[in-house]
Amino acid sequence: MIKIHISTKDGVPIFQQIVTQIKHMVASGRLAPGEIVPPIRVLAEQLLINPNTVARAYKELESEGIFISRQGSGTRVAEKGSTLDYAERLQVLTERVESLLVEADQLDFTVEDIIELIRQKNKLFYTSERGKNIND
Amino acid sequence: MIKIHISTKDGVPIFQQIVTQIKHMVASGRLAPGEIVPPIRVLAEQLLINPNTVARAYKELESEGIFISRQGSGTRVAEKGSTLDYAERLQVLTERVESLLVEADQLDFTVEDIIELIRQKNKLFYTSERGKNIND
DNA sequence: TAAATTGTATTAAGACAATAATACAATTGT
DNA sequence: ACAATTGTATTATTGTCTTAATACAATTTA
Repeated sequence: MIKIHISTKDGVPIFQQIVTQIKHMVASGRLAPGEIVPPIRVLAEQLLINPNTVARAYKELESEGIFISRQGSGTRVAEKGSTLDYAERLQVLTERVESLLVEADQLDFTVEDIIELIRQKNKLFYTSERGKNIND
Repeated sequence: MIKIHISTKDGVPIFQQIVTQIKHMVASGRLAPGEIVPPIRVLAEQLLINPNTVARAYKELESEGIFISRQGSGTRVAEKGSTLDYAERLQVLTERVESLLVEADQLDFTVEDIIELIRQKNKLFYTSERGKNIND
């Protein structure tokens, strides 16, 4: 069962949260190419949201080449998978890093504080949590 | 000059982004109690957004007791503004870092990639701090 | 005192998100 | 063949966010 966490607190549109989290699962291999994903109505029921909202997310994912949908048959992860090239992936990461730097500065932490924290977390990440579900 | 980073990509309402980042600056002491903050119209011009949007953020912050606004006089950080202690600030930063690590992993970047990127951005960050405003 | 500054308030419009209720099309399973 | 499943599409409604354009009130400044 696909685990998607919907947050209604941060103002991010629900369909966008679904798209982003599905992308991550595909990128990390948690959703393999060819693998079938839950029907729109099923996922909607699971997430307690309207089927139209899930449909919108699936439609977006298909338009990006990540999903392949067929009426009656269902929706699967495309064989080609995520089509992000290096520059695009770097762009995403860069934006995340910029946001982190601003926020850390606002919280009065230095860059070295951040880096130390990253190394700490990374140690834990690789020694105990690698391969497990870390989306919570 | 207050540094606020507005993202128009992730769907988070602009007024909410302002509220969150101001809160962090107050929590860390980067915005001190009694300190005056930019007039609504000035911040709006700086962020290239509508004054009403800034007004909404300020209104929200005042309703939470973080700001104190007076017509004609301006808006200041409340004397007994909510301040997070070190553990709480670290907790916020830790969550951000964890999110970044997960996302970077999904995007197939290593920790060293992240750190290198941080050092790059940090260099730009401080050089632009001295000179003029380089807003992405 | 008069002008400028600053916060407050209102109304309107457009765009978007989400829900709701259907209907239809293609495929699958019996 | 038939029913169930599944994706697709449409229309309507409600609510929120943002911009826009004003107007007004309180304070500061010249």
